[in-house]
Amino acid sequence: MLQFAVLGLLHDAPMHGYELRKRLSSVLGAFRALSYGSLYPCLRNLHSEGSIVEDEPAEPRGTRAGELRKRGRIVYRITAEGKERLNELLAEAGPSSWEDETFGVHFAFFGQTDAETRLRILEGRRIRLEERVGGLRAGLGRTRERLDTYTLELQRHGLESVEREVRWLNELIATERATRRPFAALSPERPHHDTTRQKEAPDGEH
Amino acid sequence: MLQFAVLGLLHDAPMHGYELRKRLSSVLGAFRALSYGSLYPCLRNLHSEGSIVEDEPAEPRGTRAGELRKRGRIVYRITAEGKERLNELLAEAGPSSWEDETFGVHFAFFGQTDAETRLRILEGRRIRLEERVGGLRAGLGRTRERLDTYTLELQRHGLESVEREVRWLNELIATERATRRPFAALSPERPHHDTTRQKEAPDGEH
DNA sequence: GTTACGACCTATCATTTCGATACATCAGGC
DNA sequence: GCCTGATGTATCGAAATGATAGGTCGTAAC
Repeated sequence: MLQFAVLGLLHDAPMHGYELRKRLSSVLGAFRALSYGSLYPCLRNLHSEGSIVEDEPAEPRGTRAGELRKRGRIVYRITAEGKERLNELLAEAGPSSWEDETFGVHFAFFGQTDAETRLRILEGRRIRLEERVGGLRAGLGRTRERLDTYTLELQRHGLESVEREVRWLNELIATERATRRPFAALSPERPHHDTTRQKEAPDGEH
Repeated sequence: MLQFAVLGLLHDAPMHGYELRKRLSSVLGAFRALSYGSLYPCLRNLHSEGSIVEDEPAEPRGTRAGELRKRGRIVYRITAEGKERLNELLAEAGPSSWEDETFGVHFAFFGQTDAETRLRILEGRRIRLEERVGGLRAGLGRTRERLDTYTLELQRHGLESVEREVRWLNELIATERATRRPFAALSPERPHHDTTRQKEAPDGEH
């Protein structure tokens, strides 16, 4: 869901549409596109349902006197209702959360969720991908001789990509479990995968 | 383009919609979805523009006498116009050919193109991805400290995926160049592009 | 100074695509 | 006999896309 991403970004700082787009396509990288044709309608919806409001930043540096700007940047800020809505979206870790498009967004805002949800999503995603690996491997075995080189190479590469992502998920899950363990004096430093999680110490609000 | 994929598959053998979908999502694996909502309209378009025709397979085994089937499978076959159209699509290796969605389809049907086109598409794709790598790396360097662990990890993983695909492309390009070399007594027979299109083993089963 | 240019930023719209669903046939299990 | 799941064709509302238009601002060339 796109609302999710917008609320998640707006939770960190007020922003206008153009910047939202830049951040999002930077954060999600190759995962997701996000065109203006979906962003601005989404902002309109969120605004009309009260999850975000416009945010007039005093005198934004350069506005002469009472000079009213005709159509400048429109900075949005998240409201209390918006935070509530965001928490709903963060909490729901249904089967749709581990689909290709959705997972990236969920993951990008893992810092705002609790460890239970994180683990549930990571494991759901892993299962999803392992199913896919199974399907691909079966298909490869079945049709190996009947396909030309390029099709075969495409399938091989696709399979390898998915397997790699499974391995990535496994590392993440291991880390997640390790940092959740209450006992274990095993963590003065682990060579493995850093995990300097300052970020989650205070929480307090979010 | 979806027409491309349909024509490409139909060029190998006549098929009905359901099978087209299965093949395509098997061939393109995780790359592309292809829902019925786009497949059937596409078949209709191709049919009405004369690129494909229905293919009545005699008495398809199980039809009692004159028993007219209400709505069975509809097998399509590519026509001469369709092959022409397919060749146009195969030849055009414009900047759109190395976009994420399109590249997979093009690659899957590399066997039906010439070596020049293959190389042009592969190299275009590589350039495209290298640009992306540059952008991601720049973004990572710029924001390394300001991001939380998960966002960082997401970007890192995304970058690694793209870099891996660039390496894959490099191998393919190298192979392609090596097999294209005109000297080199390594080609008593050309493995290249066959064209014995007998539509081997006339279906038999679906 | 003023003009031009490129960046920043909001916005819309026709076309395409998805996801879900309806409906129908058929094979096999129990 | 009945039920379930695979096979198949087809459509529809709801979304997203890609292209594009248009407005503002800083700045550098002339």
